[in-house]
Amino acid sequence: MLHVPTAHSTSTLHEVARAAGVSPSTVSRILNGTAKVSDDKRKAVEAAIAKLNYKPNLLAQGLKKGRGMTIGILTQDLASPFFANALRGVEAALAGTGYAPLVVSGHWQADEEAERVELLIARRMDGIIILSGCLSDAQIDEFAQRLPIVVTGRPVVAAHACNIALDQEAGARLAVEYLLARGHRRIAFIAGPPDHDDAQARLKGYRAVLEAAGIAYEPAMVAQGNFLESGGLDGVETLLARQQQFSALLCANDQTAYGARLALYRRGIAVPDEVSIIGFDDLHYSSYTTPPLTTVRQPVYEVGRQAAESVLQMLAGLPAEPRQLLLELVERESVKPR
Amino acid sequence: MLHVPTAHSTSTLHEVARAAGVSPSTVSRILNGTAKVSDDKRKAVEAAIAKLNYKPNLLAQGLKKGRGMTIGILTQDLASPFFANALRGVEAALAGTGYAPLVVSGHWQADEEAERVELLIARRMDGIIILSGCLSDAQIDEFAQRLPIVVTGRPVVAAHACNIALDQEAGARLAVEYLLARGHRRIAFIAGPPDHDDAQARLKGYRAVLEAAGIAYEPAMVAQGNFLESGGLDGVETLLARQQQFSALLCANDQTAYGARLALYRRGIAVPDEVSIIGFDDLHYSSYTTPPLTTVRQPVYEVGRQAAESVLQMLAGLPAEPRQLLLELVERESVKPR
DNA sequence: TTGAAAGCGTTACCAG
DNA sequence: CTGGTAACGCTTTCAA
Repeated sequence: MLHVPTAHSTSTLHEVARAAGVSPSTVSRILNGTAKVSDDKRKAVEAAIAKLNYKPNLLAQGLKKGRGMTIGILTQDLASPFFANALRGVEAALAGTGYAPLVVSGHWQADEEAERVELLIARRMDGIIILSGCLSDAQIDEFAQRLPIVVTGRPVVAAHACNIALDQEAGARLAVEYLLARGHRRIAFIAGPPDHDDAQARLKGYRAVLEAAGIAYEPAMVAQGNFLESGGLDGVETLLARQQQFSALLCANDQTAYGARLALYRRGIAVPDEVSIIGFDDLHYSSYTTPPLTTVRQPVYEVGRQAAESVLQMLAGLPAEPRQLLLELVERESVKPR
Repeated sequence: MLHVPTAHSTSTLHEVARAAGVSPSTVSRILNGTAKVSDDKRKAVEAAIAKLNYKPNLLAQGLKKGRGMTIGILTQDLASPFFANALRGVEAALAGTGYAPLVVSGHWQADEEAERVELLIARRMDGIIILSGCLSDAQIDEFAQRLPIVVTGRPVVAAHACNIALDQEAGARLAVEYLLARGHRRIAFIAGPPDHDDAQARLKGYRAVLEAAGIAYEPAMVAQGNFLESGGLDGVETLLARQQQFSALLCANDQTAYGARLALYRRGIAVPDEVSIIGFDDLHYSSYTTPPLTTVRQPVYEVGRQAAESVLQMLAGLPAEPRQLLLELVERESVKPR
């Protein structure tokens, strides 16, 4: 069956008014509860609305009222489970407030991100939430002068933007300390992309704890990853090729850990009996790897929720305070004391 | 540092016109390339635009032009990797067309879905893509009378809606045939939610192939799952508690397979040596499970892409033909011949 | 080539 | 309580 192009109809408030024999103003009043309207007129209008299947045009409403009750969200990857959780948090916080979330994605590219934000502004979002990304502080500050903006996952120094930050370095420290406490001394690390702030912070945390414990930092013990499974896979191979001995392996994120775990599996190296693994993020799937992955949990859902609350607050004219959320280690079964 | 509520400015086309000493019409013409404008005026306008940092108000534009260059997408779960892929497909197809995707989610609840679609309509989407969901055919047909609609992942019988379907039953057949061909005779199944069409279709396919091969269908060999990991976990326990012998296990989806695989791991049952597993969906992670999961791939990205292309086509006034995409088996390492 | 004016669908401010 | 009217920011005739 072919789809037949259909004539798609749309009724307006005017038509409703005419059908009900009242003025447009009256219809608007009934719709918004702005003023008292006599019962018979209300009935007539309601009947007309039902008959014409009338729905207010939110575009016109937004134009008139100056705000469209929409919060724009810039994510980096619609398919990333990490951002997806933040989105859910935003969605949850927005539910019931009358504000609808509008999601666009920037794919970790400053120019695309800027373009998307411009798009959101052009659509007259009431506020914007930026989930991480590569925009410079200056760019963000410039946007923030135009409308309320909340940035998450990075420490932004923009006078007008609010932000919800996560202490990545502290997270990495947690992981290494956990390993140290369990007797591991040779701890390898598969890092994230060198140009990614979070990746750098995690590497820094790893190194700091090691040195504080009197263990020399060995560059040969860190392999370059890319935050993807492929990086974990290659990372393990690199480490092995370098003949490094390690009883534990810290991965820059969970996806890296999945790849690393697979590489170890292929090599016949038992986890956690021969090497322990710790990931970073706590993606949903990490509870179901074999063995379930011990990892550093990022409260992403919470970040999304609080970001949304902050915009809402700014929208209400209240000052919103930047916050920093804590990461925590979730203990599962991929680490064994040695 | 506290966020100081900021006065957020917005300049209009009128102001640009005034600053440049021309009429609003002229500015509009320059912006849209609608007509020839003398060079000096153009320069003046461009300067004014830059100085005022003017951005056109898409709300007003949409109101005037009757279309907002936006495609609404109803997904079921922003955090589901399955839908995320479809979203990426839509995004890809829309890139560069001038249409922007607006995503909302319905959480598998008919009433919420309907509400969200109404929201999209109220915002005057040019077209809507519905990714699966629980809306009745009648509801969809009603929406489709109001604007171009494409539904994916289900066979919709609505006169005005176009749809991109997937043959779930055939997918399940593929999997069972594959197992049969490798010598498996005792094939257990962890089913999806009984009220879910796809789940039913897969169960039907499983049963059909078994019977065609002369193997009696045994209800005791199918456990009730829920499309989530927890269902896979419980499913294996149920099967084991029933003292069922099976050399292969088909799971209604990959998430179920992850749970099942973990249950087997806990029980010390080797995969694929003692039992083979096949999943359904081919989520990203399935390449990284240990062992990597053999599964039935659903071309979700492609579904998203084609859905977007279909709306675009309908928007252009062309008829869009419903399509049915094929599932395919992707062979990895979780099945072993016996 | 340019400007004036009408109008997209709403809301809000007036009178009455 | 109700209707007329202006305005939101933009595009698009229609004249000039």
